[in-house]
Amino acid sequence: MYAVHLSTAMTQETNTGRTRLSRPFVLQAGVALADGNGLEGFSMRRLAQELSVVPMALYKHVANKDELLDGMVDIVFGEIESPPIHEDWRSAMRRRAISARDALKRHSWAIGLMETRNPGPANLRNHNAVMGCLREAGFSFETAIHAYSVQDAYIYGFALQEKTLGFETPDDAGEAAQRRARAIGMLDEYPYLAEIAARLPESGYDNTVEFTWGLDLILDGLDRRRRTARG
Amino acid sequence: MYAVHLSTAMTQETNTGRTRLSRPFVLQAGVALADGNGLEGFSMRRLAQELSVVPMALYKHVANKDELLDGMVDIVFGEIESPPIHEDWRSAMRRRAISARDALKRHSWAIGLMETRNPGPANLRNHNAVMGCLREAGFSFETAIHAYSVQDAYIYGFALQEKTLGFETPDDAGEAAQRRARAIGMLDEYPYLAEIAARLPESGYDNTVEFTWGLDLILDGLDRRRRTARG
DNA sequence: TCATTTAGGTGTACGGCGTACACTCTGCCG
DNA sequence: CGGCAGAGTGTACGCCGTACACCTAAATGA
Repeated sequence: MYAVHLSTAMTQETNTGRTRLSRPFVLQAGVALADGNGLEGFSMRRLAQELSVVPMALYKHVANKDELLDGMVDIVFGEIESPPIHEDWRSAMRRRAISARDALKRHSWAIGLMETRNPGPANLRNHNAVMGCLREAGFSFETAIHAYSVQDAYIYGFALQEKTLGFETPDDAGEAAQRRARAIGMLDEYPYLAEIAARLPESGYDNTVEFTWGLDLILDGLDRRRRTARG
Repeated sequence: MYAVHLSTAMTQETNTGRTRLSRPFVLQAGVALADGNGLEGFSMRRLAQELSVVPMALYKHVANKDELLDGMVDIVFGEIESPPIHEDWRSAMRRRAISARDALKRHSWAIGLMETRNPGPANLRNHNAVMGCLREAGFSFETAIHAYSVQDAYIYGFALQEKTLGFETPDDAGEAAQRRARAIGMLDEYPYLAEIAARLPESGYDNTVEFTWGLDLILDGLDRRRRTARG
């Protein structure tokens, strides 16, 4: 149903032609499998099968499933752009947020895991860069913490919604809304949801627009707070 | 390790003194078990045991585990205050957001599930009320959708962070930060994270303050957008 | 070159999970 | 009382993560 396909950069061939496993190779294959099958379609046994190896072979490279997931999550973090420390804070934050949402969209299985687990190096590097960018831009310590918190909450929360709603285009969205509406016969009982079902299709709904609308609202607010706090 | 204790309102006694199950009773017990043991400590078999019943008995009242979780999630939604439709939108939204965060804090196992699953009646009622409140306050359809989206993303995202960070008081937070810092020896490599570890304890960090800071930032922004869009 | 160490891969097994399916029992209806 | 429906039971299957003992191929060093 889903075939893992990886660059050979992190593999070694044995004399007999068999390719050997390695920790990065296993992690990368894990990401690929989760991308293809979702988190509930992901198991040690399936991953082993994908790698043409017996399940227990994986345990020579990762301690257990949780630790493997930690490593996979850090690969996702590695795909998030780190804000350059001395760039204009606002556009740096904006780019990082958009890049984070993109990464979470590519690997939506990671959403529930990203903040749950022991942070890996990519995670630390990114968060350090965010804090650094804000501090150097003149945010007070307290305000920087707040700014960091709102942004991350928004990014993860949005990705979570996006994952579950699971539609992309206006048409999808409208269709989904209408299907649900009928399914529950809610048009009398929930008039404002009925309005959504009715008007969303024609409204040109777009997840990316939606994301940036909220993001810019937050960045506006941060800018104001920063100035009034004597940046 | 954890005992379910429920009101008898939704139980019926049989002649022989055995209490009979019912769907609401099972759902309520499920919430209690998940509250006590977390989602990974929650299983059909454990729930059955908690109810002194054989696992398969549950299936007379719920279709399967997913459907049971749907029902449990809707109980959590039921604990979220619905904004009164004709109250001042801003304080109504604020109260609803705080109440949602409280509910998610009580039942943090629900966070990953809330948007993931088929919406139940409490979910629909609440979202309908939010939309209604915004529309009646003069938000345009598009702006109301945006407003709804930012708020929910923020609420769920914050709850997610809060669950995973898992500290509450300034001391906890500082301690956690410092422990992590040492664990990774990051003080040179990640100076801005090191600053957090160093200063968070003395900064009076508080999750509730943090939440309302971001919430008010968002509500400010919404107010501005609403006015410029010719309310 | 060959013996030895060691790391990578294997096979078996255990206890837990969700749940299908066929059953017994209980309480209610006539 | 006879039978019927719906609640609770028991057994069984195929997944899961992973402990443990084993084998084998590669790396090492004399």
